[in-house]
Amino acid sequence: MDKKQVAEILEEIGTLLELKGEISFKFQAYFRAARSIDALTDEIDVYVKEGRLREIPGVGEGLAEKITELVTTGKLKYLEELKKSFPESLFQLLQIQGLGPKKVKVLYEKLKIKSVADLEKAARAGTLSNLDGFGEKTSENILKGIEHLKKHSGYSLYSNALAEAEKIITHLSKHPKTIRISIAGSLRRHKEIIRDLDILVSSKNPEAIMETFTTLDSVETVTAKGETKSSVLLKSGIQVDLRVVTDTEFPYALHHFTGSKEHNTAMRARAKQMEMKMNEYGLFKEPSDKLIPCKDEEEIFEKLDLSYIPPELRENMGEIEAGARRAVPLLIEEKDIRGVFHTHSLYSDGAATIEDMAKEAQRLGLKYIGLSDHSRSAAYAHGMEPERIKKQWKEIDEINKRLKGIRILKGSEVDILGDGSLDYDNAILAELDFVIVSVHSRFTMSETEMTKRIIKAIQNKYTTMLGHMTGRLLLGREGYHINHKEIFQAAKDYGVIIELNANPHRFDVDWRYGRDLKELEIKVSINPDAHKVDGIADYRFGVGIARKGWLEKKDVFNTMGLEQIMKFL
DNA sequence: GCCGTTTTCGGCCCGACTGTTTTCAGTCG
Repeated sequence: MDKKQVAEILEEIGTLLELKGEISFKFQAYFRAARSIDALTDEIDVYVKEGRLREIPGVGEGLAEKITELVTTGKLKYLEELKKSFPESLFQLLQIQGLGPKKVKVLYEKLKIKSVADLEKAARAGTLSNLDGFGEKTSENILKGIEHLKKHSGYSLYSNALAEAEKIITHLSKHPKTIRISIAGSLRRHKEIIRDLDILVSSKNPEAIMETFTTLDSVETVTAKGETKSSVLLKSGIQVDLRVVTDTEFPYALHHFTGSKEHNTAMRARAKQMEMKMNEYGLFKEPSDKLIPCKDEEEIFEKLDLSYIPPELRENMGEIEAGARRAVPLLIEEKDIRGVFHTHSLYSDGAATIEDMAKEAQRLGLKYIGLSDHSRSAAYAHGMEPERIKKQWKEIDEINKRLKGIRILKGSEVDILGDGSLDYDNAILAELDFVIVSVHSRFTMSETEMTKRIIKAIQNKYTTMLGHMTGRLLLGREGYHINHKEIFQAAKDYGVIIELNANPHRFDVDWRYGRDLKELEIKVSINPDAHKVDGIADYRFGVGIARKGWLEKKDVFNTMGLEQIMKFL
């Protein structure tokens, strides 16, 4: 049983306890432990074997015992008992907007409602309003919630969420009553997938802003509208929350609504320790309740005796401790990127000519672009036979002569075949400036086999970097099973770079491994995996993910200038 | 159920909005 499964089970227990009506501190302890376990980089069985479970924040005597039972036997008596009181199908009901544990409990106990289907039937029949605390409006909202649940998965890719947010920001920033405006929430923290959008505005006239916001063309329904907060569902299915505060409150509110929830909780606890109180309206001295003036987020951190913590790091994964030690890394920035690798052209499955791709890279201020069309086995992507790649080299030479200020590097995204060998022979590989090796087939191998396969490819002396390490497609498919530790060790031993694929569908390698890579001094290359001209700029998303993974300029391969890159290659 | 440079017991972050109520519980972030 891996840490993800353990975390899910703890969360399940927490939810069951919540349904049961246990005090919040008890079930929240389960949620907290679940989050810390999910955030571990080592596997959970290591902690069990070495008896180190209690080192995990939020895991005490009781949970350590339960986790040990879970990991060693694969089962947990306590959970089996709990499950007897509530059927698992109730969890679906909790997905419905406006339904929490208390209401779900009533629905189950009074009306024997066990599933979304049961609930829909009851709501339509009008039987819900007989229950205490359920009125006409509640039934209506439940039906709306079910409708929404059916239509939308609930998550969006980062890039799509950003595009929606920017449209709203553009609109609201033109509003004469807007003073300051910012994206907040998980989008500002650059999470890889986004559930809803948070936007913060400061204004002297909140009502006017709310009115404009709730009547935007892109709004499907308004789910809440108050003096300081409104929520809407966009036609695209994304939920947007808007908060409006005074301009004095803006920095505190920005910090608050950027989150994460876990980061905020830890920050408030710190404030409390320092005899201060923190909420979205300010930082206050206790017990006088006097506001501690801060003009921006930087000052808030300062007052709490912390270095500035960039939004991407605010996951309560060690950033506050780092802030206290003045050890927050100076994160990589967009301007540090000097060139990109992993781009495709018409020679394989790309949609643009080599020259157009190069010109776009140049327009973005880059100094080099590494072209890497697919190798021959990649029939799905018009992989190139050796004759065709030789033709491509000629074209690259010719364009390089003509274009000034940008250099096209000759590379390939070479398939890692089933047995770990590469899809071109050494004669071709030796001629290339760089070689990205990637898995594009036989995804369902066992972890052991897949790890062995990838390590064999890493050991090839022509391999420069490993492409999209897990092959995951966000909101699409799970990655293949690998042992990342063994792969990282091999990458270190053989001097191979690990790609951070910046395509918003991938963001692979996961940012959670950033600090492992950094510790091992493995270089990361932020690669757009561009298949068309406007895909090249995706490297910017990758920079956000790299920042989230605590990476600095020195950790990233393509922050090097052309000369250094060529020397390395 | 966890945790401790105020505590080994008694705390545990805090506020907005809705709907169903007459003063607040539930939900959400």
